[in-house]
Amino acid sequence: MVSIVSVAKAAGVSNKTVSRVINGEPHVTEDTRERVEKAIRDLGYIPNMAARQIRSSRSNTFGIITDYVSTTPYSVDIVRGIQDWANTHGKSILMANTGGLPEREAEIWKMFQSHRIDGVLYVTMYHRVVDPEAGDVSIPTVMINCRPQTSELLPSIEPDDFQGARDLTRYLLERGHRRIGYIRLNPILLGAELRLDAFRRTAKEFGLAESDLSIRLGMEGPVGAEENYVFAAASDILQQKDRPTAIMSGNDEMAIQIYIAALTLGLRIPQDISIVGFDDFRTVSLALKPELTTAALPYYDLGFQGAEWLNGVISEEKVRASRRVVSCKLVERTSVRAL
Amino acid sequence: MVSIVSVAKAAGVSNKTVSRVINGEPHVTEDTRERVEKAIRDLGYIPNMAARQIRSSRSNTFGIITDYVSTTPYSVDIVRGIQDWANTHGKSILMANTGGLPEREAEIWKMFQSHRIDGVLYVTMYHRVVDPEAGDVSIPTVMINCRPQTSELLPSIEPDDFQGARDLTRYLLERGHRRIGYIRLNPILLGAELRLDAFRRTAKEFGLAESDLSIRLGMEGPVGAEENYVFAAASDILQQKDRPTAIMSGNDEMAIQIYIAALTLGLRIPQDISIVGFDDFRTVSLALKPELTTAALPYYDLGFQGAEWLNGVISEEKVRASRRVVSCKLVERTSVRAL
DNA sequence: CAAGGGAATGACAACGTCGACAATTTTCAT
DNA sequence: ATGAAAATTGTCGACGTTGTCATTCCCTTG
Repeated sequence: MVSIVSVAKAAGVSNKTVSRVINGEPHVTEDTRERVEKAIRDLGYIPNMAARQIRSSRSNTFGIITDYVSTTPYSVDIVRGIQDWANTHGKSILMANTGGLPEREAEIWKMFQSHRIDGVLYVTMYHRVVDPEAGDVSIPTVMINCRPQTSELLPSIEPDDFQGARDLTRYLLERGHRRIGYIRLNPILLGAELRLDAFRRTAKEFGLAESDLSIRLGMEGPVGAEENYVFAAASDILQQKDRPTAIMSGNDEMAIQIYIAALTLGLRIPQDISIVGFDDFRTVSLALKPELTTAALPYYDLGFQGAEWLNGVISEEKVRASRRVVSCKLVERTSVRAL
Repeated sequence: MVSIVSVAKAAGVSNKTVSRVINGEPHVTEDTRERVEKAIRDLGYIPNMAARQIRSSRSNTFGIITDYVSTTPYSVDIVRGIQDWANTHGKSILMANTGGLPEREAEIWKMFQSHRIDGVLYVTMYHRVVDPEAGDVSIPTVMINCRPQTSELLPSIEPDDFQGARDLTRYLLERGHRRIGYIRLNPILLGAELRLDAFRRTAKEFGLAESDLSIRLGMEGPVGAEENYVFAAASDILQQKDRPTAIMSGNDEMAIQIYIAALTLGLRIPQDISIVGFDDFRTVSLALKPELTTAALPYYDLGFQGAEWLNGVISEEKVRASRRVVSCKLVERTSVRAL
């Protein structure tokens, strides 16, 4: 492999001078700079990060730990956000996946340490509470889409499920809906309670009674193998004597079944029943016809801002453990009718 | 940071001996081995990959280049497959995303080289034909879910779209369907032609005439911003006088709209119309009711086998450029009725 | 008990890079 | 022209690891 030494030889200068050129340091004549750059181009020299890292004990690499990359295609945008930040700031990304196994997680932390990672982004694919198996390890870490169990040990950045659900509920209420159905997310997910709570409170603020709300559980059980009641729950809600004029779905995916239930009963969307989702999982929200009005989870921003924050934590050295929240933007499409 | 030297000092041996213990080399007394291992544990020593790499010029790291991690949540399982293989074989994964920009791709290849990556997995999120911007670079590479434009320059591993579509078509034919609709994928995708071709041929083999097939284009245009005709196309097919008894969808996502079109017309699934998808994109295929019969893209295996193959290529040094194909398994659920 | 052989251990250099410092050349005011 | 400051370039060592080769020690065999 071509190293700084071969370049130096080719350019007829010392290797230190080559180093200076590479790192854009001052005190190099324009003439020598050009000669060195030519040699670099001719030889196809590319700096060796490993060697740099040994010298500087900085790897310029971030690690990403995810729980399940698979099973859930939702939050890939988090990773994209991280990558975009990393790319524009000359950082590399080392990536690993626990598959939900704690022993694997421990291995991954070791692997990260052996690469002398500068920092870790701990990403979960569902908004939830977790405890990184970091334990003894003290690498700067930012949690994305989740927050630590044990108090505020680590900085975390999360979507504002409450605000998103509040905005959606208001959106329905402002359009005159006064009887509203709600299909709940799997209670395991942190978003489940936040969204339901926002729905309930906002409805109450607008003067609706609990009896105006038809709330049903849509799913429960371990993630990836949950019991699914959505279709039955939606059918049930829609066959009530005083049928709601709108249904709010715990997320977009469940909205598929609500659509099917409504159509099966001969109801038209949105003429007979309005529906809103949550997440803006576009594979679904755009495939549904009419297209689904929903609140977009800010996954990309979570990733991008998370990476930026981690970078700050690394350079500042002071781990200001705190919690940030990114808002969910309401995406208006055509699944809701104004009464 | 604690290094091999500190361990040696703590254990009262030379650093070479520590190295021997770490790498499981022979010629170490059980006694000293234990002493060294104790020191390692006490000090929390973790080998420095960068230093190893400098000595050995092997990084034990694979790079993954993807085009769009985002926009398409489909093929994340490829990444999971790769990670699982890597994890069980002590390799690390450096990951980057081109976002479809050639200039970014060039940067990424440089970044990979600067980390002295052992090999690259070039992954596309859609099954398609591409040309890696590797150009001058000569890192061992395996292409996953795509194949090279210019002849057989690189090894590639792809799903067998043809076989999957053939099996699905047979499945319908064997259940007595003789008039079948087909909604075509975006022609940009490699799978589009393969699947349609398999459908046509298999139908012909079973004696169906071209007039028994209602083939419509479902989508076209650039990926991520395509025109979507699926709902209209499905409605059209379903309103023909001699309505097909089954519709085959280019993929699962488009099947959502076919369901909605059918239900909107008051047709029951599968009693009045049978539907099959393709991909087994479970967020959709399991959310649809009745659940969707489909052919599963072998994404996980593509990733796992691709990583394994790359490892072979790296150690053998001979780049046997060839093309491998992994079959798509038919997943029978309840969206098809036997006539 | 001497000689030979193998096992256990260590000393040292080198991988590629860059910081500290030294040496050399250029520039500029006097 | 002269000395001093500034700019340019170079030398050397260290980062953590392991391959090569040398050294020490113990055991076997005649």
